[in-house]
Amino acid sequence: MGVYSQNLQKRLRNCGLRPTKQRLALAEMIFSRGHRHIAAEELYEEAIKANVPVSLATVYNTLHQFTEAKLLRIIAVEGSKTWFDTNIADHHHFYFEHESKVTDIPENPAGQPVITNLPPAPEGMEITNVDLIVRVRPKRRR
Amino acid sequence: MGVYSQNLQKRLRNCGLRPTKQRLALAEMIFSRGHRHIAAEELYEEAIKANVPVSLATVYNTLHQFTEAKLLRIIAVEGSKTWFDTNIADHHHFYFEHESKVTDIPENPAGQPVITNLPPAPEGMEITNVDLIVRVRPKRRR
DNA sequence: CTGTGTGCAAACTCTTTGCATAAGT
DNA sequence: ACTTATGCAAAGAGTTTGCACACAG
Repeated sequence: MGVYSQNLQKRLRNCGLRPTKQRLALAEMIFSRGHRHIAAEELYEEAIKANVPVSLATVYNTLHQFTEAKLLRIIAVEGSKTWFDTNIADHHHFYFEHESKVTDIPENPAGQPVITNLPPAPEGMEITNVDLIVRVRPKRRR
Repeated sequence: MGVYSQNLQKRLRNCGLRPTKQRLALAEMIFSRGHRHIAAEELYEEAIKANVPVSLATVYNTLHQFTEAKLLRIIAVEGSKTWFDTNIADHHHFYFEHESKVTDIPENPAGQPVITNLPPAPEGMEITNVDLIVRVRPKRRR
């Protein structure tokens, strides 16, 4: 077990999560490959291929626990699947309507989108994060 | 049948949609009461209560057809239900995570949020619209 | 008439749940 | 030991589909 896994162990413990085999393995898959967009079914299949013994239910549990712990965030798109993002900093997405696909908005000459004049959170609430979705579709008329 | 319904008829025809009983009735419920956030199941029940003979499948069809026709837009939130918004102008939403509820961001002293530096649409794509979701949750720790 | 639209029920997809078993501390 | 996590299979919610019948133009 390398240094990397030891860090993951600490990271999970700090969140009050026991570093079980499954959670460690999933954490490694999720966090050791740069930023990703992940859906449960996907991650499950990836785990199976990598011979990580885990059930789909546990994958769901884990993704939600990581989200609670702010290791992940959910991306606001309305498709049937729930997408989790390993990049928890405020950043934004393109949503391709015709294929229900999400990508980060890439750096462009003018930089990233900027949101000003954000409203205060409603009474008694705190802002978790801010999602900007730019919905796009192919140009030609149907 | 009042002037209002006649306008609806025209509106549907302009979109290439035959003004059937069901579509007219649903259109009236959707568009004659100010801006709303609507989910299929909701609208269906409302219709039943109002003695509009319509099936759930038709409600789904209709909502999607109206969305295609840009009479409605889908709100980007990740809950299990799909929410349609009768306000198709760019405007923004609070998303209450703990209850999967969506509200418009109200006018505030500083005005509405402003987004600058929007990226160009990817090659061959056009921007359908821009959704800003401010995700909030109750303040106290769990 | 002719082409669309509608209704019903079944099918589908994604996600959650309940409970017995296993693993972590 | 004691608590928490996991796995399985079943249930659940929301949505879509296929096809016969009905309605609009």
